[in-house]
Amino acid sequence: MNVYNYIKDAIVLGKYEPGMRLTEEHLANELKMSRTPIREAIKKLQADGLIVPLKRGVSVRSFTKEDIRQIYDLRTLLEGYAASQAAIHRTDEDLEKMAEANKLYEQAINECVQADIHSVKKVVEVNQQFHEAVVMASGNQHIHFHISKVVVVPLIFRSFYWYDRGMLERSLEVHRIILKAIENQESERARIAMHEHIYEGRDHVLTHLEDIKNHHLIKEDVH
Amino acid sequence: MNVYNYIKDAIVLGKYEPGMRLTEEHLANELKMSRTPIREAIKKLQADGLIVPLKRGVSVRSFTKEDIRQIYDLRTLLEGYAASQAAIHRTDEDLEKMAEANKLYEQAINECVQADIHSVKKVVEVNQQFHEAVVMASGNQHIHFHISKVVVVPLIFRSFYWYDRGMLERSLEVHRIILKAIENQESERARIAMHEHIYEGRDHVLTHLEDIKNHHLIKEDVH
DNA sequence: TACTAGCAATTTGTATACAAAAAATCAATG
DNA sequence: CATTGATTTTTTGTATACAAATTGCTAGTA
Repeated sequence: MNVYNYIKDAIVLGKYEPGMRLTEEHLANELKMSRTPIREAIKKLQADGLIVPLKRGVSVRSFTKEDIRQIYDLRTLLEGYAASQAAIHRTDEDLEKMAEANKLYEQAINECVQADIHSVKKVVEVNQQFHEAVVMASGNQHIHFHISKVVVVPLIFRSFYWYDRGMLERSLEVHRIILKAIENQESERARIAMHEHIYEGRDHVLTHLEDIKNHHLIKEDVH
Repeated sequence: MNVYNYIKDAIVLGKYEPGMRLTEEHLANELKMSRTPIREAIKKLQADGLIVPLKRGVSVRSFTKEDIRQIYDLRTLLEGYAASQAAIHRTDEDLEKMAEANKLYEQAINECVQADIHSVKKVVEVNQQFHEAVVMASGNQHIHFHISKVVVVPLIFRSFYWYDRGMLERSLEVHRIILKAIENQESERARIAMHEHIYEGRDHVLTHLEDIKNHHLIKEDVH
């Protein structure tokens, strides 16, 4: 599981840019292991749809604008449904977990300094924690399985480099609305709120696509 | 890909019952290969959620009634959405493919003799072809990726052993309704029709769960 | 008989070697 | 100079060997 997570994190953190060719031996040298465990991780990453086989080696998959739209449509559908089901099935324990995650989220936002990549990462992490708590509260294990695969893709774009204070506060407010709806068992309201919330995420990624591309170029210059 | 499909088919066809312990070496002997390609296939099957790791070896995952419900909820959501999107984005070529698949479906139903397992398999296969055509017409590649993982699970229950003529004809009729809605670009109607259609599939599996269990017992006696 | 220590057997994890396939290089010829 | 064919190199696919871990078994002791 270690190799898999290492490569996955490396992809999300932009160590391997899309299009870059990765061979098993290259990765084996980098991780100082033999090819066998590397192969396993690569096959799993392929099953996730994160990397694609090349004629020779593999490459981080490059997603188009249309991919982003489709993936967010899917995520909207799945997480919206999860929220509506959470409103029906949530236990007191579920509510506590969501509230706790959201409290941490508020904290992280207040401590978030845009320049400090660590504090931004913290925000991303705790945000995910809230979303995960909602999905778990839905009681549908299988939906969780699929959402977890959908969620990682947008991270590749690292749109969190362009978070601003107003946006984060608004996001926190929406979390509160979702939480309230789930607490009050207003299933349809929870669904719609989650829906909107995720579409905002999509807009953020799409509006910053150019910035993201430039950022990658700058990073390449530095190395 | 061959090893993966072999084991997957074996699971779907009930060669390995849930709970049965499978070791890499056992499978390697069965397929007359070394463990290396077997390992790969096993890891992929695990990623699909079809088999679960044991302390020693792996086992075909055993799904509970609740799992079936959850999986069908998920499939309903995804395929319903796919149908609604198909109604919006469908091209003439898409329509042709769906109509063609449905024609084959009608043929297969008419040729279907309950006792002949081959003709029943044909019905299952062509039915899948229609559903796949709808998903493709939605234009969302990513949703296709996830549906393909969801679709295989119910096959493990082999509820098609209990298909009857009335049910198949009704199913064909619903396909026609879905197709018509997509053709007329009635997005919401397509979604609802697909929704209902899949829920009927769920009912069929759930009402025959006991028969299925007995069938397995009989098969074990025979061997 | 019941319990435990230690040994044997099973099974997975990792490394490595070699075969096969695919691509790149290079040379020869028109 | 271009094109083609052969050779070399790179890279993956598969087999196998061995290490590590885990289970089960057996024998010995109380």
